[in-house]
Amino acid sequence: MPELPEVEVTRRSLAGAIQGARVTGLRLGKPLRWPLGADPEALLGARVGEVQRRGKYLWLPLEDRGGLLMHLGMSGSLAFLGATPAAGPHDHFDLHTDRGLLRLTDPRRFGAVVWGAALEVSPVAGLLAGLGLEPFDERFDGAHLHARLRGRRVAIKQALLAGDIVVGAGNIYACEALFMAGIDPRLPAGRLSRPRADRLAVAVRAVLGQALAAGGTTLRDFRDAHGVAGSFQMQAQVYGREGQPCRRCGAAVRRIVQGARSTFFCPACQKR
DNA sequence: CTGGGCTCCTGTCAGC
DNA sequence: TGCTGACAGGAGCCCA
Repeated sequence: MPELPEVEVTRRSLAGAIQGARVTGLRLGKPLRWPLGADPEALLGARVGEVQRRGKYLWLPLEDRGGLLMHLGMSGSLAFLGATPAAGPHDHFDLHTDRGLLRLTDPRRFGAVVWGAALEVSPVAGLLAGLGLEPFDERFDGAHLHARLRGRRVAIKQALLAGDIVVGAGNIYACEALFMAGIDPRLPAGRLSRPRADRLAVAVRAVLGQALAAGGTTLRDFRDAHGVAGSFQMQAQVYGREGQPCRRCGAAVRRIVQGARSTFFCPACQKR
């Protein structure tokens, strides 16, 4: 579910509510992607700092006790709750604080909560190593994109998804950005011209910005930390619209498979 | 270094 | 109604 906009919407909705809270308890459900890597007892009493985001990861600093790196995987969401409802079958991590309960719900359990002494130290540093630029970083532009795509033979869609050039665009937004830029998702990445790289960089930013403004995309169950759903799915141009008319030209939107993921595009608007 | 395939896990939905 | 297979917002890891 969660691509950069959803993770950032989660961060924004959570940060103010939890900052300054003290950890009073911790409950682990079924195993997530990786073990926590810390003794829950050792985190009691720690004060929560300002929640940060890097790519699709969230970093919850625990002053003097390192912090927690969280990832929502494919089906995860975080809720900050005033009360303490009984844990459901998919609630696999609870961080109790004196201001409320931070709960990770994640049916597929591809998500993770990993303790680390600091962002710059293993294992957190290792997980963040190799991530591309943040899309809203001023260094991310057509020149950067073009340079990093040089020599790559994978399809441009897969190069965007890989996240080692620019982070944040997952399956929905990679499709949408390529549509906005008028680029065929099958184009070999290294063959993207410089002018088109400029357009793609702009499109990636624009799509992620629009999604952020819409509160993210709620296909099924995404909610921010206070339970609010996103609405970007209402303005998606191609994602999930196989067979329906392109909103720009009317041609039927196509669905293909790239790297075992669905890609949606308009065969008329998007060129090689 | 690059690319491709596999893997983790559960829920939902279409089709028979 | 029940079963089966495809598919779902991610990304680390291994091997060629």
